[in-house]
Amino acid sequence: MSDMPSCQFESRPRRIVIGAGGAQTDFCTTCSVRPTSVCSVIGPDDISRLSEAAVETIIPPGRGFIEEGAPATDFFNVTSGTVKLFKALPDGRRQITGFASPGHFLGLAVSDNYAFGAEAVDTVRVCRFSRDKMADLLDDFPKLERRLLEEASNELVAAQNQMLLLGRKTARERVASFLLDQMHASQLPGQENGGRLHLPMTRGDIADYLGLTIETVSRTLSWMRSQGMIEVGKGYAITILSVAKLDVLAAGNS
Amino acid sequence: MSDMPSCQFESRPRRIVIGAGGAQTDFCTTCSVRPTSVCSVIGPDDISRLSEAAVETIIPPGRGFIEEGAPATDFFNVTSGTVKLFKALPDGRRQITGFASPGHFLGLAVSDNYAFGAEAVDTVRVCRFSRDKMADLLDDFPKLERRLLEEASNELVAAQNQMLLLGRKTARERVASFLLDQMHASQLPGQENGGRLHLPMTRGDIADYLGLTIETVSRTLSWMRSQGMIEVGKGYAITILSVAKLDVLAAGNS
DNA sequence: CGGATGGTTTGATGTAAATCAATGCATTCC
DNA sequence: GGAATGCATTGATTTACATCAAACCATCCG
Repeated sequence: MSDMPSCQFESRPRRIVIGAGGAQTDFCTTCSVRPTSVCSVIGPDDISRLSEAAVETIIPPGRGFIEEGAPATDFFNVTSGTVKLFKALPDGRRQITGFASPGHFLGLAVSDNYAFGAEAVDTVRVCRFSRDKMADLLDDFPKLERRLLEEASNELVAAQNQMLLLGRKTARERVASFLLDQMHASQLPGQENGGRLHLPMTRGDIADYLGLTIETVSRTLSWMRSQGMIEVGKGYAITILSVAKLDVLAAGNS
Repeated sequence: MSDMPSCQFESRPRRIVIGAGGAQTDFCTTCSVRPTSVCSVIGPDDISRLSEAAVETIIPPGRGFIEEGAPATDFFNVTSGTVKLFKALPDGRRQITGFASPGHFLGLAVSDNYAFGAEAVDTVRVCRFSRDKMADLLDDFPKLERRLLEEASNELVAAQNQMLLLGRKTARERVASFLLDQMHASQLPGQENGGRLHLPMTRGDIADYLGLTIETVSRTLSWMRSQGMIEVGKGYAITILSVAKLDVLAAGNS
């Protein structure tokens, strides 16, 4: 990943180069981006207000920071790393409902309690807002509200895709869909990376995301390797050798 | 269901009694509710603008009115009846991602194409807006935007619950969760109905919603009946005899 | 170094739900 | 009335995936 920050308040995060030795004081703590001429939502005068409202937090891998059912006091914006969102049943069964990457907002819920838990997959940086101040923020920054609505709509589409996957796809189709999604998510616009992926999550996370077991995920990846679709490297590396074959699988020709 | 209309622009639809013989001209075509003193979003002067923007449409049972992948020209608000939203795979497998009842908005997607299909379960009335005019509407009625964000957030929570159901629950747990959800949805505030439900959808719809087959849904309902949990009546009637037993099941003690 | 630890892979077996196959039972329509 | 149609139910059989079990293989750390 590049260390160039992106502005979360723009509808499509725009990447900018930060001049070497540029003064840090003018940066928006919410999105780590210099607001002037880049971020159309906030102007220079607003920086201090947003800075007051947001607290930047670093979360180590594996640490949970939202507990399902706990009072929803805060509202988060992910600025780096990957977060897993999940729901659990009393007996321990888990469903990961999504992975949040930089730019995503967490804790939109209308309810007074979080409807899901959140845990850092790798090292994560978030900006934390008090939900009390959220209403005021929305009133003051109408474009933020538009941005949140857009984000929620996109998540809804993703959730619908995931429901189709969980309800009707076979194990092979699920894993193929997952790999393709990860590929698309990792491809920054106008940038190819030869199908090489660095998945930050464990097999267990993938299993909990796809509604499968660890063993089935592992077996399916092995099968895909045997079919020449992918290459499974050390650690969390996977290389996609044939997007076409995975496409056929993911579309439902199991 | 009562035939008292509810205002969709309020965060919690408020039921009002419409005086006998009241003039129809002052009613908001969007939500079929007299705007004055009831609907805080629109005032009397705004009625004509909204009326121009919205077209009321009646859709017969089984008729589809949103096709997955088609250009997203319109935006809908359901005013009566039940709509099923679904996604399909090329080979015909279907996943119903949700049922939309009066008050729900459809077609929020940011994309230019619908991400899902929609079909009337029973007779449905919707108000249709052109998506071109949506941006203007949002600019003019900020509270509508807040309302949409709230709706999207609620749908997101529902989607997360459904992912847990589809990914990790057993057939019995799924059916139990579904029946309880339907019960809660049908219970208007402060109104008990002795557990009697009139499900508008077929077994096939329920199966496609729960990621099961028709046979499994039918068998599971029969099993629940044998356990004294429910009573299966003629047509689409089901009576819940023991909420407690269903609760235990739905929570994951399969 | 060597044992512990945490994740991954692979194999053998079990089972919940799908599939295949009748039958039942309304409603509609000639 | 009775054939046709469209769900729903119930039974017999199959199967995809879960479960149980055992290696395997890094990395960490005393």
